[in-house]
Amino acid sequence: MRIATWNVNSVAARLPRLLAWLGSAQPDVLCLQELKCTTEAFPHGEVTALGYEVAAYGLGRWNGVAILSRVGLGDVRRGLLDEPAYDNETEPRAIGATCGGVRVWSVYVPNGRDPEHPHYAYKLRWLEALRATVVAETSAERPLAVLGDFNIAPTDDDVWDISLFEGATHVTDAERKALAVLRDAGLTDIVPRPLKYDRPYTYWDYRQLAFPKNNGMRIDLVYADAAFAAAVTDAYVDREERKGKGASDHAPVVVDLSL
DNA sequence: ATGCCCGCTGTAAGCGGA
Repeated sequence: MRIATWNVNSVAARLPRLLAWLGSAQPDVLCLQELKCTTEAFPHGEVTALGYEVAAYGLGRWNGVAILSRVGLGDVRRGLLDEPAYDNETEPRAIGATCGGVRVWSVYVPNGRDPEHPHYAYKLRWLEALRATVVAETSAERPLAVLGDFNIAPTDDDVWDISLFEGATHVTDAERKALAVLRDAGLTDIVPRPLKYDRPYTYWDYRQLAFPKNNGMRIDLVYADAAFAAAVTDAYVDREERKGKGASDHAPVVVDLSL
């Protein structure tokens, strides 16, 4: 089984590339983030025509997550247990489903904006709700993984130059501690292979030639329970998808499993 | 060549992204 995650930065803007990538990469399950559309506006017809079932969760301009599967899609859950709100709104940032016997969560962790900003405290509260949801869903019955844009670089090696990140989100101790607490719930960071250079970055800013200079970050993560991790045979970042006109600023992370 | 920001929208000298 092949399971992938991709922050597409608008599914409407990315639709031609999404459909082409489904055809070439042939994932069985694909977790999407940053749909930037409502649940109803998701391009169901185009995706189902390729043999995928769809569970989407979006409210419009910001955020939005989905799971696509061609190996069955059931027990869909939208949102986390006791998910915190921001500005009195619960944002569409998490969706879970069981696909081919595997429990899969597609998540878009809040950005945080600045360590002093209320969005940062929201990010930490949100990560705690994710941990509680994972604990509640952990089961010996089926493998489980949380895939998506975590907006956290787990180590200093996961950004191109840590000296540029002083006082910035994505690298703070509190965010990394939240990831460590998530791992303590029984999850392992499945680190993918880079297809070029030495570090498996998954995001490169659109500006300042970040991609050709390889000024990247590894912030799209696959957090797997023991059964899922034991079945992993390969994992890589498909940096080819970051090239060219009409690319997302994130590349897909692809995981192959002996399931 | 991987190439100098993108996508959405209250169409803005706007916002969020990371």
